[in-house]
This record gives sequence, C-alpha cells and structure tokens, in this order.
Amino acid sequence: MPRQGLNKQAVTEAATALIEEKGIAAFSMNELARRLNIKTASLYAHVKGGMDELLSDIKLNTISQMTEAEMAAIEGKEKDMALFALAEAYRNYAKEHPGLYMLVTGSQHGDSTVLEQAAEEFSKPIRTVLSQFGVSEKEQANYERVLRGMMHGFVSQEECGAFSGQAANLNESYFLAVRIIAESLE
Amino acid sequence: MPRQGLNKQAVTEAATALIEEKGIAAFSMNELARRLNIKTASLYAHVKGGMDELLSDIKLNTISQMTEAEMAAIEGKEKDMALFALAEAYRNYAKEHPGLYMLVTGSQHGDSTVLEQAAEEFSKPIRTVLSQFGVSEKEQANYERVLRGMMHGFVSQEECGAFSGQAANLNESYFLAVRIIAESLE
DNA sequence: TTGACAAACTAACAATATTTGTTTATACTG
DNA sequence: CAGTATAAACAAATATTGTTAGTTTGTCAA
Repeated sequence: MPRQGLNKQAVTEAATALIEEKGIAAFSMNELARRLNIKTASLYAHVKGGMDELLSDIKLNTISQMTEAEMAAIEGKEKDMALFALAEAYRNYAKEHPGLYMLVTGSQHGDSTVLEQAAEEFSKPIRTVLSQFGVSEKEQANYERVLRGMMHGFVSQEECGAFSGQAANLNESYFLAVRIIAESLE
Repeated sequence: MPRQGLNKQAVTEAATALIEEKGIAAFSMNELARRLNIKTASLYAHVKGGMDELLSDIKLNTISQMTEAEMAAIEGKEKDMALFALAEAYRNYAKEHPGLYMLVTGSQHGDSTVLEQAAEEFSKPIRTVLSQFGVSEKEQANYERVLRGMMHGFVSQEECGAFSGQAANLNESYFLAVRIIAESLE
C-alpha cells in the first residue's frame, strides 16, 4: 500500500547490490522482493522477462563496467606496461565484485544473445593491448585466447579457493603468469 | 512394485550418466528418478544425504578419473613432453565430459571438505610434471598456479563458447599457451 | 472531482528438494 | 515350507523456488 514508485532501474540496482553483498547463490526473487519491501510477484511489473531478463541486464552492465575499468587502466600505457595494467585491472575487478564476476563468467544459462554481445565487448581491451605488439593478426587471435584464459582461470580459481597452498603469495604467482605472456610476445 | 534392487552405486552411476548426457543444468532428482523408474522420494533410501551427497560423490569420482587419466598420459614422459601430455589430457577430459567438468569446477556450493580433498588430488599430476624441471620449491608453487589457471581458464572458456572468433583454430591457441609456459620453465 | 494508469497486492500453479509414515517384495531363519 | 525381518519402493505432505492472472488502490493529469 505505501507505494514507493519503483521502476526497472531501481529493481536492477537492488538486485545488483544483493548479488554483490550475498553472492549469486543467495540471490532469489523472494530475497530481492523482501529487500525492496514489496511482494515477490510485484517484481514482474517492472521486469517483465522475469529473473532471466534481470540477470541478463546485470551481466551486461557488469561487462560494461569491467571493460570500462580495464580501458581506463591501460589508457596512455604501452606494450608491457599496458599488459600488466590490464591484467591487474581484470583481477582487481573480479576481487572487488566476486558475485558479479561469477555471474558473468558462470556458463549455465545459454543466453546466446547476451553471451555474444558480451564476448565482443569483453575482448576489446585485450585486443587494444595486443595490437601494440608486433604480431600478426592470426597470432594476435591466439594470444587473445591465451591471455583471456590465463586471467579468467587464475582469477576464478583464486576466488573459489582452489589455490590453497600457502607457499608463495598469489600476487607473485599472477605476476609470473602475466610476465610469461609478456616475454613471449617479444 | 517391481522392486529392481537399486543401491547407492547404481544411483550414483545413473546420476553421472544423466549429467554426462544432458548436462548439469538439466539434472534434477525428478529426472533421475524417472530415469530409474522409481519415484523421486525413493532415491533418499539409497543416498541419505540427498542431492548434496550425490553431487559430492560424483565430484570426487570425477576428480579421481581425471587425475588418473592425466597420470596415465604423463607416465614415462619427461619435462616438455610430460607437460604437453598433461595439458592435452586435461583438455581432452574436459571435452569428453563437459557436464562433469563443469560440475567439478563450478564453485557455488562450499563443500569445503570435498573441495579441499579435491584440491590436493587435483594438483598431483601437475606437481609430478613440474618437479621434473629444475625450479625451486617456491617457483614450483607459482608455476602450479599458472599452469592450472591456464588450463582451466582456456578449457572453461572454450566450453562455454567464449572463444567465438573464427581466426586461428583452438588447438593452435592452446598449444601456444602451453608452449609459453614450457619455454619459461627453462 | 473524476478517470486512467500502473504499482502493488492476493491467490494460485508448477516444479524443485526433502521428510514421514506405510506398503510390500525379497531374503533369511526357524 | 512357513514366518518374519529388512529395506525397496511408495503415497502424501511440506517448504522453497519462479511465475501468471486477476484485483485492489495509490497517484497524477484532465
């Protein structure tokens, strides 16, 4: 009855905040509605596509923010410096927004349209950096996969606690991973 | 009424087969029961811990099989040859059992006990290979993370379709990734 | 003031995992 | 062979999920 005048954007922002706080596993339409002080069914007035549309929107927003942070990080830098800055920005975003990062990189639902648009935007900073090295177009495509695989693999395993061994700190390991790629690019 | 005499192992195998065929997203206790021609509630007679226990068991089995395949692949090989064989075996297993691989590497549920045992077993083939190179204990821990991150990141992104770009084939890209690490190890 | 729009509600459905209590087929025992 | 015990399978019910349809009711504009 109080009627607070929600709209799609407010709902999406609340959902994003919820995922950031509690993680993707704890997210549910019920929890989101409770957070907004409305009944669960009322959510569908604002986000007609339901949970799928909601999560797709959040994914797209997240990808935009992440690439934006990466582009800002590499701005004005060249070759090695740009590469290290990119890798650091990538990992930092994942660590600062673990829930959102997991949502974006979690494969499950085949939102082919979302995924395709995402793949395009996602690789822009990487291509920007790699184009500064003197490698062929074909080699650049290879290195894009190598770099992306490396960054995602390291970050996702770090986040889910797979790197438990205490020896050697994680920053050092990640730095080594990027340095290996940098050296190979010359 | 027919009474077919199921046991826990048979249920686990059926669940594994279901995940292999339809993928982890399509798995449910209902679907599993239908497959076994029993009612859903009857499953709990065999697997008392419910779905969690069932999936944990499958995860552990999968990890064992995967490491077994890797150990077999590197058997008798040295240094570079062992490294390439390990990387190939890792990727092959993931491609042959995409559903199981996703189940194991999907982070969500914090089965801390399962995860810890998994992490130990999972890294055994990697440590076996890396110990053949003349690097310090500490450097070896770094390279373990690098290699694991690389393999998982590449394979998981390949599997969820993130490597859409047509230029350069995926085998070549993966080979490059491993070669970069191999060269750095010398 | 009145009307219209839409925000929010109630009620209901289907599908999920799971628990409890009951039947009953099978295997073992006297 | 008869009888009993074990447990395989069941039916019924509960608590969550996400979601749809229909209804009430603020709120804003005419």
